[in-house]
Amino acid sequence: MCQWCVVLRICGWIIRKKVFGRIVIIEVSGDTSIKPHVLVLKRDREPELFKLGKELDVGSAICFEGDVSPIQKSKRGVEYLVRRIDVYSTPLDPLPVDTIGKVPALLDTRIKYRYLLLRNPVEKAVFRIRAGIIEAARRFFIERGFMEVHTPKIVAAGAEGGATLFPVKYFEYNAYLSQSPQLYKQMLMASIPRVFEITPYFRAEKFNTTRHLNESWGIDAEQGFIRDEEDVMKTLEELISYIVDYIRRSYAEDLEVLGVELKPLTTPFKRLRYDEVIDMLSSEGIEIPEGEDLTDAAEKKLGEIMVEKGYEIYYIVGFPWKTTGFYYMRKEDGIHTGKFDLDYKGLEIASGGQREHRYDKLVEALKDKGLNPENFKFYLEAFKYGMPPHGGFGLGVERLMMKMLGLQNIREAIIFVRDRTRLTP
RNA sequence: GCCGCCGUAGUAUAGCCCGGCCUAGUAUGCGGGCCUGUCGAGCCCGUGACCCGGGUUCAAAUCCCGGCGGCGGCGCCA
Repeated sequence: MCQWCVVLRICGWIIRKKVFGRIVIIEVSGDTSIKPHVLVLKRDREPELFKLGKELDVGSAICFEGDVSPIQKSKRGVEYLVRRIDVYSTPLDPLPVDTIGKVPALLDTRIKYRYLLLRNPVEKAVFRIRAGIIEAARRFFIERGFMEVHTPKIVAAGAEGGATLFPVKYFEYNAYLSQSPQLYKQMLMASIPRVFEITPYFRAEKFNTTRHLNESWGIDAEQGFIRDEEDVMKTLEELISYIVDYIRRSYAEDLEVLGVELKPLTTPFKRLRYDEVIDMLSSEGIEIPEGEDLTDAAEKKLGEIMVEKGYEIYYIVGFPWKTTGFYYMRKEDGIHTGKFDLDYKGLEIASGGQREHRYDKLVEALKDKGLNPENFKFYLEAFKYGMPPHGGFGLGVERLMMKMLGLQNIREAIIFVRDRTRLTP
């Protein structure tokens, strides 16, 4: 054999096997490469391995040692001359799903067996890109002087309403799973001018739609000493175009196997005023009641109009106070706020804005929203000692993925799904 | 919380509307044979399913009722 070659040891799972009389061809997938490793075992050249390979089942977990073969006939991946195969585990039953993508599986089945389907490099591509998005976001923030923080996921009552929170028992206290790091990252504005967090959101809404999860992930940021929400919007649009660029550059092969043509995004993104949006929708026959938030149908319609005009991604700014959380800063007219949404192809993927940083105004805002300031004492306290003007945003990871990759269901964007009825796997 | 659609081998589906031609078809998988470097290999043989319970009927995969499960729409989603 090729005695000067470097012997490689490669591990993974057999995803396909073909036997032809004197030759066995085995495809192994395991590491992050898109193409499988192709093991060619010949009866006349390596009789022992040939015999072993013939009996190995698809799905087995193996490692092999060998060299890249001088003969490369396979159209699927790199061929190896194999010297040794270690078999660690063979399937007890044939695999319940097809891991090479020949036979389709329904969404429910796909979710149940995702951990197996991911042996297919094509299936893996979506989640490799997900990892790439997170990686890009981290790089972006670090380059810009944001510090990564971790805020509690078990929180006390009163983070607004409570009906949409999951209750948890916390010794003798009532606690909830965090819906958003919102209040905590704001509190940090008292000492760290730029923070970000990559975090799960837990939401107890009983929805069953293609764009909602009960456990989803967000990329959250907050920055202090801003002039107004425009500073935050600038950060967000730069983040998103950075992510898109990064994925286009570093995950081109994954995009290709998914058949996705990801267009670069140019900044700044288009800004639409809320009032302007209401008028646009009205002329399309969709009436939004005075001062109400946009419905999903309205967002979708707006998305169509905007895509037609050449804007895939755009901000909606100046939401009326009536539609927003208590913590958004009110404009001088007393009606509009510094809250914005970011919509990508008709889906809200992020929202944020300038927050109210003045203690008195914040207490007033809580009362205005019918909330008891007593319940927000720990939060309000942080506004007493030199809180700078600040703002931030939360960006939904799965929603961003849906629009970047053209996924039809948000459940395709997360490996293990938590939705209305799914608690396992 | 309200509404709609769906539930057939391991997987994906046909059949259901219009009950009997269903001993439930097809693809893929799995077992075997032929072929022997395939490229979603090919050909042949075998294997395996009507979600559960009740009802209507001479006869139910098919019609009706209930349950369970899935998918989606609305509400809701700071």
